Parts: sequence; structure tokens; C-alpha cells
Amino acid sequence: MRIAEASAQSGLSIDTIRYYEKIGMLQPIGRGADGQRRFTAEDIQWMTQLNWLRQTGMPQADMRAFAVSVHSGTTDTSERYAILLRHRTVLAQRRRELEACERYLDHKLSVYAPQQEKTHG
Amino acid sequence: MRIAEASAQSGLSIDTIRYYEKIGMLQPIGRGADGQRRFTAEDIQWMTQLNWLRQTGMPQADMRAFAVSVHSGTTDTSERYAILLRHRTVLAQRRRELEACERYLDHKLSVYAPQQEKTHG
DNA sequence: CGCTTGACCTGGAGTTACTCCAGGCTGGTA
DNA sequence: TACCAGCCTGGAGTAACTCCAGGTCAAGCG
Repeated sequence: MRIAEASAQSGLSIDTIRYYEKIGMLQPIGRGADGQRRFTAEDIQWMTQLNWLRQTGMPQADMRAFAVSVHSGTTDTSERYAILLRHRTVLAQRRRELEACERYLDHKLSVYAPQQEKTHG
Repeated sequence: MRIAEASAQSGLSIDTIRYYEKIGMLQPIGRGADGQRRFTAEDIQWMTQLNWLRQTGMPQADMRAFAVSVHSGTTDTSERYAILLRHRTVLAQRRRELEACERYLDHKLSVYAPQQEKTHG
């Protein structure tokens, strides 16, 4: 499939896909006779996975280390495991922050509410 | 108090504080006879609040709109309310994404686990 | 066949939100 | 007097995209 559909399916923007290929986050994508990229189902799967990590703010350096490890074809998954585990911890921390901020906002909003609450019910 | 302590108390880095003042996110901070910034408790309170919003990814444009509204001294809080409410919605959405990614990571980690679990039990 | 349109290409500039750095001033201390 | 920490400014650098100009190619139309 071509880049537009690849973008729709993976969730990465067209520009981001080209950018990721440029910096080596994706292995070189195959090209058709016309010189345009042709994505395989495997490419899409990998890009979708990257999108998950990216959306939750994994630094590119970590994503690249992960990518390199996967593409190296090594059976030693300890590095990938470590990267994911670290990110898992970061996410848990971030979720706590986020929840705290939600409570803070709810408090703030309730303070402002009296002037807004015509629709409050 | 001076900038180092202001940074420690608000959670904003020294550079970020100066940057925020430069772009108008903070009202001009008072200066001592030596030309250095002196922060009041009110400054700190405001900076701490900004740090909450910032840490959860509110765009600077929104933060500035919020700041301008607060500093304008207007009693009409509808804009602030709208900004906070919007951010509240974004956070809820982000938390759902984050939780989904946590589940995804847990799944991934469990797949890698068999090769790593010497220290698991 | 020539023309236009749309999807794609590349290299490079622009954006956001900081972060770091060089070079310089000041107040207190040995 | 010399030195140092802590502060100052303007400006360059960074991360992670995002946008843009200018160009190619295949398909459809008259």
C-alpha cells in the first residue's frame, strides 16, 4: 500500500513516516517502479507500534534503540524488555501526575463554577 | 526570594522562569537594587500553577491566554473557565490513551518475560 | 497526442517549548 | 585585592516534528 493509506492505518502522519524513515526509525521502505514507497503489512504493524510508544511520549532516542534492537534480528530481547519496562514506569508516574492535575483542575473549575453554572444542573 | 529558590519552590527551571517572563507568561518580576529578580509569594503561587498546567502538556498559547486573562484583573472568568475545561477534557482523553498504552506494554512485557524472568518471582 | 490533476518525491526552512552557553556584573569573603 | 557564587542578557542549540517549494510520474480527458 502507499503512504496515504499507511498513514491512515498506522496513525503516523505522512510527514512523520518520511521523517522516521530518514532518521532510521523505520528500515528503508520498499519502492515501486515509480520510486514511490510501498508499505507491507509488517511495516504497518511496526509503525502502529511506534505510534503507541510515541503517543505516550517515549523519547526518540529510546524508540530508536528499540527499533535498532528489533531490526538487528537478535534473539536477545533484554534491551527491548528494559526499554519497555522503563517506559512502563514512566507512564505509571505520568498517570499519577495527570490524575493529580485532573483533581486540581476539578477544584479550580468548581471555584470558577458559581459564575458559570447556569448549565450546571 | 531570588530565582534559585523560586525555581525550587515552583518546580519551573531557572531558564524556564526567565523564558516565561520574556514571553509575557509572567508579569515583569520585581528587581532588587542589584538588578536581580525578587519573587513574591504571589509570583510563586502563580508559577506553581503554571507548572501544573505545563506538566500536563497545556499548549503555551492556552497558558498565555489564561495568564493574560488572570493578569488583566477582569472579573469575567468565562475565558479561564473555558480554557481549564478544555484542558480537563484533553487530560481525560490523554489518560485513556495512557491507560491503553499501559495495557499494551504489559502485554508486550509478558511476551518478552519468559526470557527475562529469572528475577521475576 | 498534449494537457491537467492528484498523489507522491526531496531538501530544507519553520515551529514549539524549552535548554544551554558565552561573556559580563555584583556582593561577600579570605 | 583577588576570587567566587549567583545572577544577568542575548543568542545559539535541541527535540520532534510540520510545512513548503519545486519537481516527477501515471491516469484520465478531449
